[in-house]
Amino acid sequence: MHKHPVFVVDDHTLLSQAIAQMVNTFENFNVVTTCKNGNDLMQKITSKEIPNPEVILMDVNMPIMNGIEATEWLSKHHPEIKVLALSVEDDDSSILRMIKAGAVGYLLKDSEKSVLEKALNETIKNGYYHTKEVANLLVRSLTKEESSIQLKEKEITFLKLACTELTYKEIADRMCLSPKTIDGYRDNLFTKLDVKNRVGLVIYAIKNKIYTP
Amino acid sequence: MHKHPVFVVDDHTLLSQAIAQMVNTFENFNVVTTCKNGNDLMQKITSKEIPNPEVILMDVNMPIMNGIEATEWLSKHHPEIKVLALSVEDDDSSILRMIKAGAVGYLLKDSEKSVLEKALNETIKNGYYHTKEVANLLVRSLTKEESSIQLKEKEITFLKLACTELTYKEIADRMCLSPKTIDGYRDNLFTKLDVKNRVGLVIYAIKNKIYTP
DNA sequence: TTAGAAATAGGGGTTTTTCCCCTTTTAAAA
DNA sequence: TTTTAAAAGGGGAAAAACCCCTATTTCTAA
Repeated sequence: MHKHPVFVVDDHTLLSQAIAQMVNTFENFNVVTTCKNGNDLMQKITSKEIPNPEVILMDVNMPIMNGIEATEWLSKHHPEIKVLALSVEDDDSSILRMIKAGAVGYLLKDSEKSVLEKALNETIKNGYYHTKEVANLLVRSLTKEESSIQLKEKEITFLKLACTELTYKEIADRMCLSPKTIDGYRDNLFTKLDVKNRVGLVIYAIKNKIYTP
Repeated sequence: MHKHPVFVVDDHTLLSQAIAQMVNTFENFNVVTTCKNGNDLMQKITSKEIPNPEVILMDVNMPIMNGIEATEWLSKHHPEIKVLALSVEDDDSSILRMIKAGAVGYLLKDSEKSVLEKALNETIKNGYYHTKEVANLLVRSLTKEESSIQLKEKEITFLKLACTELTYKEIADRMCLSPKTIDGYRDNLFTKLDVKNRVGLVIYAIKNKIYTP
């Protein structure tokens, strides 16, 4: 019987190997290879040395090229490959971003083995796998916030620098802008992000992975 | 041939199941059970319904009762059980704390399958498994800093509040102290932690897991 | 036992940074 | 051509940072 080819993408070698071994015990699936990050995956897909997978089990958080970027690339260049997100994160923004990037399902790492098998089978059969939890989340996100806050490139640069011990004056120097312009960015972000002071900016940046300590 | 009984402790069910399955393919080992956290482990050990393991593969970060607490408990009540820490964290403090708690080895989740097998075998044979990396780290921690900065209870309370949008005046209120005393704490921490301003305090607190955003 | 650290608590005051409300200029977009 | 946006800036108030100072208490070592 034909086994559906699967890739496992996770920066933690031991985990990707273990997951791969587990998937190989499933009747209908066969792990062709594991990848350490998005870049690694891109290379393996483009090199054509190994057959492309039907499904990719993709970790969200990876160094170099994360799951979201990798999924975006796949949606663009290989829309026929289904991406199943596999993550420890159950926070709304991670799930939303993966779904937006084109993932056909979202699976938490504290699921049962049987759930993984079911998710893989449903992805092959229906083209997607969605739990009630993710469905509920999507409804919530659409009704409550519409679209999450969109930051401009310079605002992100500023936000990253605001997470250091530099004074605003020094940040202005770094960004080659007048301190008064920085004043504007700051005040603008205060209202936009609904925070009161610089500590608020720092916490926001870290929560939203704009800055990683 | 006798197989050494192993427990796998990790809050991510899928990962602990996958790791367990992998360990079961090793010649000399047999996973008796998996646990979702330290509490779960404690119950299984004390209930005596299943034979105690020789080795426990222990995740560091878990809700309810983390790997460090669980290892401390084991060192106290079942020193004959060897704990191998298995973590994504490669930061110094996590490793140090696990070793101090009584772990006989530290393994990163991005190791190879063969490394895990080797670590398990060496733990049985020698009673420990230490890589050069961990050894180097321990030497560094002893020579460089002696003991990492020791914060007092009140300093920690202050530091946590400094990570919020509260002003120092409000922090003083919360701690039932004069703003001037808070001034003292702040200035003291500036020199102690070698930071220049409040952002420095926030970043320090987050890096050292005193505050979690 | 007593002098002297060391930790805790606080006072007063100066300088710098931060914050908030404004306006103007310039450039791009509709 | 009007509208929008980014960039730059003025004035002023509040907050934070940094300075030097004193008075307890507690512990410790001469």
